[in-house]
Amino acid sequence: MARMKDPRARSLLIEQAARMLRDRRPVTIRSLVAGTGMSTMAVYTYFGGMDGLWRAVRQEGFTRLASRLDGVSLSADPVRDLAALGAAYLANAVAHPDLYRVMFDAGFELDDPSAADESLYSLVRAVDRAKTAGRFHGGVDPLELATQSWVIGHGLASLAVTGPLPRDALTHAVPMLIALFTSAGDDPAECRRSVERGWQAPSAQLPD
Amino acid sequence: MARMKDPRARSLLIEQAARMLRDRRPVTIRSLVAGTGMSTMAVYTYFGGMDGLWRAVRQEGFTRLASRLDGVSLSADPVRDLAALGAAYLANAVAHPDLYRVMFDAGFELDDPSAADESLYSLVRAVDRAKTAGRFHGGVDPLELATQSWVIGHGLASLAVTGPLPRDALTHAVPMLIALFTSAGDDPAECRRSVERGWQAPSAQLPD
DNA sequence: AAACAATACATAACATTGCTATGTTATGCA
DNA sequence: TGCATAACATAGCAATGTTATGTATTGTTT
Repeated sequence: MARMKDPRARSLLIEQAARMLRDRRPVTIRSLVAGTGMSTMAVYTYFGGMDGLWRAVRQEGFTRLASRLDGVSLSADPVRDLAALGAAYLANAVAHPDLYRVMFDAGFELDDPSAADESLYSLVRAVDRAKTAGRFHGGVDPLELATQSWVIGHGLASLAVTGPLPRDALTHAVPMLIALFTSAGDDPAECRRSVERGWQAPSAQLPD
Repeated sequence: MARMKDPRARSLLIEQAARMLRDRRPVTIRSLVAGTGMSTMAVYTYFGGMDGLWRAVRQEGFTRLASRLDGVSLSADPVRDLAALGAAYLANAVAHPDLYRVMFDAGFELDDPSAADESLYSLVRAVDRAKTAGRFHGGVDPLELATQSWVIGHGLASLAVTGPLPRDALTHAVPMLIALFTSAGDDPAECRRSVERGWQAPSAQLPD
């Protein structure tokens, strides 16, 4: 059949693009392949063009997010876990701000949505555990509350990491999540303790 | 001295750019000036280049947002007004989705930040009125709570208007604002009534 | 093993991009 | 009336993404 496309070269180009994003260098086809020894055609054989490259970079962003969330060790306190997941979400945005911007800028179709889905569903599962633990009332829809947590996380990431707000505005996450989870039925004082513990979870502060 | 720059031409170019954004046509210097009879140099005399044009478009976006918020008629119920401002914020994003994207994509420096400032401070004032009306407790920092409302609004706009969530996810605004304002001290039942009334304020649903 | 076919990859060219250099026209002030 | 200065037009440049064409390499087939 065909000579195999080297998957090494593929991810090498993606990492190169991520590195150039991080260093604020303009990502052009020619500058992208410059250090790699490949020719500009590599971008077309592996990604079909520049759009495909950005799709792959976006995919990489969601993959890193998913693995970051996967690194959050769950506890017996599901509300703490929810806050820890939120902290990990924001830590990922801080660690890869330009990648985060690409993830949500102009087009989000993914070749493999499972990474993005898995990220959301780790929140959904935590909400569900909070329900069965009696922390949230039965009327709470896990997907809805997870989505609302995501809205808070993304709003903060967008405004305070890639946007006009200063970075320490990220601490707004704590009172906002407390408000959200309290309105879902959690006891205010217990909720505050849980969220603050989750916010300081070590998995959220790793450099990458 | 100098021949006056025609301010008509300036805003004509901005409106043309906004129109091309709306129609999803790529905004290039040549296509921008195509219908106007001007030459490409007009963009350089009026805006100094493409960056300046995008800055002006962003400014236009904030101006439209400010006038939209200004159209919200205030009432005796400051919590209703906060929700109405939030609804107007989202209605503006729905009315001008591509403009909204430009407002927060890659760079936010504004020639005149007063439009953006005024938008935030209309929220701050409403929070302050809610405090003096006894709806929020005294410990609430108006700027902080206003910022948190903005985070919710922007998170929703970014995900449900220019992002992957369906547009009807905007209704998450209601429970999220209720949660936020309740945690600021408002009575839950009264808060729900106020937010739902504000959410249906007519000023939020005007086409422009 | 040899010939072949198909695909990866290199080279070069193309249209279009933002931008600049240069020339031309119009305007306000002396 | 002249003149300096700004507005505008024209043309061209380097760089961009993309495509066309040629070459080399690999897996398959007889």
